[in-house]
Amino acid sequence: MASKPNGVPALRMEDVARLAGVSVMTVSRALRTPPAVAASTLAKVRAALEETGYLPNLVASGLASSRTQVVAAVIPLISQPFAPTLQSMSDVLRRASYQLVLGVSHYDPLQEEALVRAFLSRRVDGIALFAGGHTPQTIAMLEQAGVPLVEMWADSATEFIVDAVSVPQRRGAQDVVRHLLARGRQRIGFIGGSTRHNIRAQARLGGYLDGLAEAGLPHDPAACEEATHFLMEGGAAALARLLERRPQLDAICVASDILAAGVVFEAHRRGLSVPRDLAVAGFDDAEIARSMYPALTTIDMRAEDMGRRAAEMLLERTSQSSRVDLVAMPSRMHDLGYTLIVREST
Amino acid sequence: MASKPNGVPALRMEDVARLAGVSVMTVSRALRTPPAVAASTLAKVRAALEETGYLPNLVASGLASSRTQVVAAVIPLISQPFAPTLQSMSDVLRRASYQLVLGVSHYDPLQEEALVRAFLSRRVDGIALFAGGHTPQTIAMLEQAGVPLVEMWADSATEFIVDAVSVPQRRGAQDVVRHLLARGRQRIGFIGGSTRHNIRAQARLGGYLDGLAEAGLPHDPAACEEATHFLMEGGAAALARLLERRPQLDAICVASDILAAGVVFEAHRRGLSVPRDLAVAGFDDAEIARSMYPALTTIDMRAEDMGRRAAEMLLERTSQSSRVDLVAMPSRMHDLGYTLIVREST
DNA sequence: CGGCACAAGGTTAGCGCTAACAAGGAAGGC
DNA sequence: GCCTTCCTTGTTAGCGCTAACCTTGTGCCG
Repeated sequence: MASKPNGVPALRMEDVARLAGVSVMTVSRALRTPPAVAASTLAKVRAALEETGYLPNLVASGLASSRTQVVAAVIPLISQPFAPTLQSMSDVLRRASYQLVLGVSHYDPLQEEALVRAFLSRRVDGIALFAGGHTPQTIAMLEQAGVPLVEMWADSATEFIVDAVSVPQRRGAQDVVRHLLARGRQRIGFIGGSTRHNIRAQARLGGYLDGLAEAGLPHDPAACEEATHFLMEGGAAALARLLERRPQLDAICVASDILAAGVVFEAHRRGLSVPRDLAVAGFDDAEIARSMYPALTTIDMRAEDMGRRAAEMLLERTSQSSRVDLVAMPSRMHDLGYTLIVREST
Repeated sequence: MASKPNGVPALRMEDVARLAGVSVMTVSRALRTPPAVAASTLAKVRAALEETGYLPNLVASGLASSRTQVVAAVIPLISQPFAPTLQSMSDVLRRASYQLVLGVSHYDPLQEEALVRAFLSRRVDGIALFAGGHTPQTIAMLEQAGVPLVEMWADSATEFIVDAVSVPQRRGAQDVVRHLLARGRQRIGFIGGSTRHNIRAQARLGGYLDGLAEAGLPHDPAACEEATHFLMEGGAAALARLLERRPQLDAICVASDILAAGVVFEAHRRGLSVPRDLAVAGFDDAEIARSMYPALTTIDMRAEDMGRRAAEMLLERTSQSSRVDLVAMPSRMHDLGYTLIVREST
C-alpha cells in the first residue's frame, strides 16, 4: 500500500524532513506557507525537496485539512460554446492553486445527479453547474453538503440558493429576430434544441416568439423545428424537415452556431444560397461562426467571461468556507450582457 | 472543519453504523463488497444509508486504501478528435467505478509536466498521455511514481516503458496521397500543424512525403505550410499563404479535419470550387468531416476505440497494481488500424 | 537587567476511512 | 459429540498529512 508497484514505498514528508534535519510540520509549512518559515530553513527544506523529488500527497492533505483544492464543473456537452468557458474557469482556478475537474451530463438530469454525487463524495471545494434540469435529489444533496455553488447560463433567477452568472439569452434571441426583420425578412423560421431539460433552449425559443409578437407577426408552430441533437447533422436534418413543411421561409433563427452551421451546409446542399435565398443566424459565437463561409451572424454570449466570473464567485465563497458567515453571504446574480455580431450569413 | 458552512458536521460512516446497529467496518463492507455482508445486515445498512443520505468520503477512503479510483488523461486540446476518445474512455472507466479527470496541455510539454505533477500528487491510479513531447522531468516523475500509464496516438514505440494504443498515422497520410494521385491530381500540397512537440503532425507530414516519393514526385517545400494553431482559421490562413506561393495546386492533404474545413471555407471564399478546382482531404473523421458541404474525404483514426482500449489497458494494470507482478507485465503496443473514407471533397 | 512580545519550530491529536487480523457462531464431517 | 471450516462481524492500528497548541529563543523596552 502507498507503494510503487515494485514494492518501494512512496516518499513521505517524513523522508524529506529527515533529510533537511527538521520536523515534518516544518516541511508542511515550507510547502503551504513559506513566509512562516525562516529563510535559512526554507532553503534546507527546498534542497531536500529537490533532492528527493518529493510529491506531496494531496489525498492525505485533503483529509487532514478538509479542503481538496478541487472545483468541479458539470457541463452538458464537451463542445462549443462550453469549451471556452471551461478554459477560462480552469485558468482562474489554477492561478489560485485549485484544480478543475469535469463531468459531462449529456443534458440528462440523472447523469448530472450521479456526477454531483461523485464530486461531493470526493469533497470538492466548489461546484459549477449549468442551469436548469436538476433533479430534486441533486438539489437536496447540494443543500445538505453546503458546498459553494454557481450556476452558469441561467436566464433568470433559480430555485435554490446559489450564485449565478448568466446572459439574458431570451432578449438576445429577440434581437436576432429584430435584426432579420430589419434586413427585410418576413418568413422567419426557428430551429432549436430540445426544450426538455434545457433551459437555454427554452429561453431562446421564448425570445424568438417575443420577437415575432413584437412585430405583430403570428406564431406558426410549423415554422419551428427541434434538432434531435446538438451536432451539425442535427441542424441539417432539422432544416430538411422544416423546408418540407414551409419551403417559402426566407430566414432561420437557429439556437446554436453548431446547428446553424449544419443548416447552412444543408441549404448549400439543396442549392440555396446563403444569405440570398435564406438568411441564417446562430447563437454563441462559436469558433465556426467566424471561420466558416459564409461567416455566421450570431450572438456573442461571453462564454469566456462566464467561466472567469463563475470561478471568481466560487473562490470568493471557498475562501470563507470555513467560517459560518458563508451562509450570511447573499446569493448573487451576475449578468454579463451579450452582443449581436452581424456577419455574412444575414 | 469537515463541516458544512453552517457548522453542522458532515455525516460520517459512524453515524450510519450507529443507526443501523452495526460497526463502522460493516458499513464499509456493505458499500465496497456487498457479497461479504449477510443479506439481513445489508438491508439494515442500506436502510440507514437511505435515511441519512450519507455520501462516503472518498478522500479518506483513498488515503486508507491508497487507491483513489481516479484516472487522469492529459490531452493537447479540448476538441475533435480528442473529445470522442475521452468520451469512450470515460464510459469504460465509469463502468469499473473509476472517474476520469482531464488536463489540457495546449501542446506544451511544460504544461503537461505541471499537469502530471498535479495528478501524481493527487495519487491517481492511472494516467493516459497523448504521445510525444514529454519533458525528461515528466518521464522521471512517472517512472518514480510507478503509476500505470498508457500513451495514445503514438505512431511508433516510445522511449520509456509504457502501454500504447495507436494507429499507423504515417501510412494513413500516405494512403491519402495515393488516393489523390488516383483521382488524377498531380500538384498536391500539404497543410499540417507545427511539428514541434507534436508527434502526430510529424507522422502525417512524413506520410505525405512517403506518398510523393513513392510516385516519384519531387518534394516541394514551398507546397507545404504549417498552420499556426489547430482551428479552422488556422487552416484558412495556411491555404492563403500556400496559394500565394503555389497558385497552381490542385489538391491539398491536410493533417486534421478542423484545419481542412478552414481550407475548404477559404477556397470557397476565393471562388474556388471544391473538389473541381481544388481537392481537399482531411484527417481524423471528425464530426464536421461528414456534416459539412462538401463532405470531407478523411481518415477514420478510430478515436473512440482508442479511448476504450486505453482505458481497458489501464484497468488491467491497476487491478494488479498492488502486486509486484505489475513490473513483470510487459509493455504492450496496441495497433487499431485506420480507414480511408472517401467523400465529396476529392 | 528582568520581563514581554513575537518569530520560528516542535508536539500532540486527530481527519474518516480500510487492511489485517481476531473472534464468535453455524454448518458439516468423522 | 467434537473438531474443523467457513461465514460473518468486530477490533486494532494505521494511511500521510495538518490544525491547534506548546516550547524555545531572540530582541527590545523600560
